Amino acid sequence: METALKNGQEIAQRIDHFYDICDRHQVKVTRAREEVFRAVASSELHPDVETIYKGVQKRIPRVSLDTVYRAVRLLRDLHLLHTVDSSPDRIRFDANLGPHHHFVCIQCETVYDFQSREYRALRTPAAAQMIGRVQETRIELRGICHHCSEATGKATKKKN
Amino acid sequence: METALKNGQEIAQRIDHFYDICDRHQVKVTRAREEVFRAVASSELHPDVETIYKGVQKRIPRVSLDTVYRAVRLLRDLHLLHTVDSSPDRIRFDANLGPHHHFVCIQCETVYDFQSREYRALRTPAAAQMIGRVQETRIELRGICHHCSEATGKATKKKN
DNA sequence: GTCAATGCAAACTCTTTGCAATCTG
DNA sequence: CAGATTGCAAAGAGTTTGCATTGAC
Repeated sequence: METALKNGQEIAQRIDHFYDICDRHQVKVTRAREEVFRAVASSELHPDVETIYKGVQKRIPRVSLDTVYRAVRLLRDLHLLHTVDSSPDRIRFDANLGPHHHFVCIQCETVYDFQSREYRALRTPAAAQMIGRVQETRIELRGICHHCSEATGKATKKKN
Repeated sequence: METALKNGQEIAQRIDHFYDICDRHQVKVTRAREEVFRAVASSELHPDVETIYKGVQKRIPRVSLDTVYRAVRLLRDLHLLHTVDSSPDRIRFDANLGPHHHFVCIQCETVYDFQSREYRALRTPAAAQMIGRVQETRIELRGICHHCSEATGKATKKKN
C-alpha cells in the first residue's frame, strides 16, 4: 500500500490486453498510445490527464497534451480504461478493469482501490429496480486516508 | 415517481432550513439566493447550473448566470446543497440532505434518488479501514431507466 | 447608510478540433 | 505507400473573477 506502482507482472498482463484489443479493433498501436496506457496501467493512483502527460513526457519528450487527450479518449472507448468521477474539475483514469471499489481521501484527493466480498455480493434493492434495470453498482467511500491523518496539518495535496 | 416536483410541504421545510442556516451564518437572504435554492429544492432531478438558471429566470428575468454560480457555490459551502459527481462535464445539485442513493440512467443521464435499508446498514469493509477513516459511503447504480427502455430508440436526452 | 450581492464582461481551466507534417502497418 | 496519427494553434464549453451599480439589513 506504500508504493504507487503496480507490480511488473500485472502491468505486463494489462499491456498484453492492450495490444490484443487494439488488434481486434484495427486500431494502430503507436508509441504515444502505448505510453499513455502504460502510464495509467502502472499507477495505482488514478492519474488525471496532466499527470499522465508529465509521465509520458519523460519517455517521449515531444508528445503534446492533445495526443494524451486523444489517447485516453480512445482507450476509454475501447474499454481499456475507465474514468473515475470523483473530482468534478478533472477527469481521472483507472486501468483496473476488475470489480473493485474506491476510497477517496477528501483531503489529498487520492483515490485508493479496494475489494470487498460483501459489497460484491450486494443485491439490487427493490426501490432501485422500480427505477430501471441496473447494470453496474459503484461504491465510493469518502474520508481521510491514514497518510493525511498522520501528517496532520501539513499541506498534503498529491495530484495523482 | 412520475412527477419531477417534490410536494409542497417538503419544499417548505427545506426553505425554512435555508432561512435558518443563512441567519445562523449571517448570510444575506436575497431574492436570487432564495430562488436558486427553491429551484433545486423543488426538483427531484438534480439540475445543473444551466437548468437552475433557466428556472430562476422565469421568476427573476434579470438574473445573471454568474449569480446562479455564486449562489450554488455559497449554498454548497453552507451545506444546504450537495453536488452530484456523476457527469464530469457539468456539476449537478441535490437538495436532499438525508441519506439516500442514486440511480443514474446512462442514456438520458437523469439521476434518480432512492432509499435502501440494506445499503444504509452496510459496514465498512476491513480493506477500506486499512486505507483510512471512512466518513461517508456513496452508492450509485448505473443502468437504463424504465422511461428510456420503454421509449427505445427515441432520442431521449433530458437535461435536468 | 453601510457593506455585501448583483450584472456585465473578461479571464481562466479543461478539453476538443482543423490542418499540415509525420509515422504505422 | 495509403491512410491514420501527431503537433501546433486556435476554438469551445463550463466556471470564476474584477469592478461599478444595485440592493439587503
